[in-house]
Amino acid sequence: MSRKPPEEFTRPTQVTLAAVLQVRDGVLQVLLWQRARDPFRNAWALPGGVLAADETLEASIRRHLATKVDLAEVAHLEQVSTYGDPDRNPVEWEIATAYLGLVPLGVDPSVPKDTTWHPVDDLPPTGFDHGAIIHSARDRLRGKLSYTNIGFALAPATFTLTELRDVYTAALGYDVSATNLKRVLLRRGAIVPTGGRRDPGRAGGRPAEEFAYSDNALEVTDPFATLRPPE
Amino acid sequence: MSRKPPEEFTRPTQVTLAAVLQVRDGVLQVLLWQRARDPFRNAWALPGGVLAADETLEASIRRHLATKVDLAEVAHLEQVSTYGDPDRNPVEWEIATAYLGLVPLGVDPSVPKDTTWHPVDDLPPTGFDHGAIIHSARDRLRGKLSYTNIGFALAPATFTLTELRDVYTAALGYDVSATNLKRVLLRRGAIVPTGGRRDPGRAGGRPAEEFAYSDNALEVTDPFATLRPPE
DNA sequence: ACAAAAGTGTTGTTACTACACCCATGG
DNA sequence: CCATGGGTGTAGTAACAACACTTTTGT
Repeated sequence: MSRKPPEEFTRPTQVTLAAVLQVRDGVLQVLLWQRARDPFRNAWALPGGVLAADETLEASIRRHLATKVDLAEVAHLEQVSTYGDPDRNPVEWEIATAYLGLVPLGVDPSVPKDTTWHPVDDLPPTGFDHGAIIHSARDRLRGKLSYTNIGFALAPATFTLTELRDVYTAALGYDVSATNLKRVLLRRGAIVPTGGRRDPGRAGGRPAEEFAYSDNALEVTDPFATLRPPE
Repeated sequence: MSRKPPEEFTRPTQVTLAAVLQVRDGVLQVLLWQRARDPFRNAWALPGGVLAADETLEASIRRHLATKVDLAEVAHLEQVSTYGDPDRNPVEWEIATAYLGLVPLGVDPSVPKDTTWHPVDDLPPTGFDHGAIIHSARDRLRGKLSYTNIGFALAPATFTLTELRDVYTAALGYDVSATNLKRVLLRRGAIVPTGGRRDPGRAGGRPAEEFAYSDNALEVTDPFATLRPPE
């Protein structure tokens, strides 16, 4: 059915990939599938695939993810970078545009058997340049946690501040104070109290206030940290 | 010599483009060339071209720029985004990876006759999605001026603070105070005094101190504006 | 002496961190 | 009534903007 194209028409294969990140078990993890074939047989790789002729890059990665993870669960998706080193794929000239995807805490999308979550800071052997892609996606997330409302895509729909603090701690990789996190996000208007409360556990304790992100699309909440325009 | 490939082998053309920005006449400008052929005949477009089989994306855009502008003058080059909308090129399926390039104040690279500089905030009619690409490159630059030393790529090798202030003002599009700019950049260690002075003009005035950027590669000088790690 | 250009001193503000203290609940 | 977990109050600090003031030159 398919023949090899003559050499004079050689062009790179264009693929889209996604580093889908989620906080699980208190750790930031990435969704990977284990390759069954060479190259990189048995190594782990990012989900994605070849771009179709009539789709945008974002539509492509959404389509490929839909075959692995329930699309509705990806709360945020953004392009990170494009990798085009001619040696990045040893068997074929391939250009990959990588996306960062985020899944909220607590949802557990059904994934195929060869696909599982792995801690971003303790990856198994990865194929191609996917290890570097994962780390740059993680870095993009970490940066945006500081100056945008991107937490909405990692947190559940409603949450207590302790829960949100744990999400930030896992994603950033260092301790965050719930007290100060609350004040920062409230001042910026990124989160709002829902009015609800959460019952304490059986050990007792004051019931926690319930919060939600005020917006479920990416917004820059802390613009112009410095050199800001005169008013 | 060249035949059309059979439909079953159709793949997008991969091109690289660059929005090369420079402060000229006190205004941030971008290097564009005027198309002589359809599509978008007579419209202005970003320099760039098709990716070759054995080169990286960055090597590709450097090669294409070298045919238009003296390569050594590009003080900084970074990938911004990849554009893959199937309709972005009306005659061919084409994917473009866009770079931001910066040229220091004062150099005047020799460019072909069909290529000239245009104010970023007052563009002529542009082809494809190049207008959007230019604006996102400009926004990337504006953001990084606040939290990195990226000014090194817009400023001349040595400069007075008034000169640097003018560069920042042109790039950011709003007034910047030389007094405070100096303190911000000195505190961060981004600039250092060279020890030299500049003679005042014929109108008199105190001679200006001469400064230089301490590093000519991109560095994040103001990390973790907020939510910073505990020490 | 005076205008021009550059640099310094000083004050006020904002946004944050750290930490002590207070509140509400279950047992 | 006390342990537990959540929330508030408050002081200290760093980074910055605004602006008055001083310094150094040419005419």
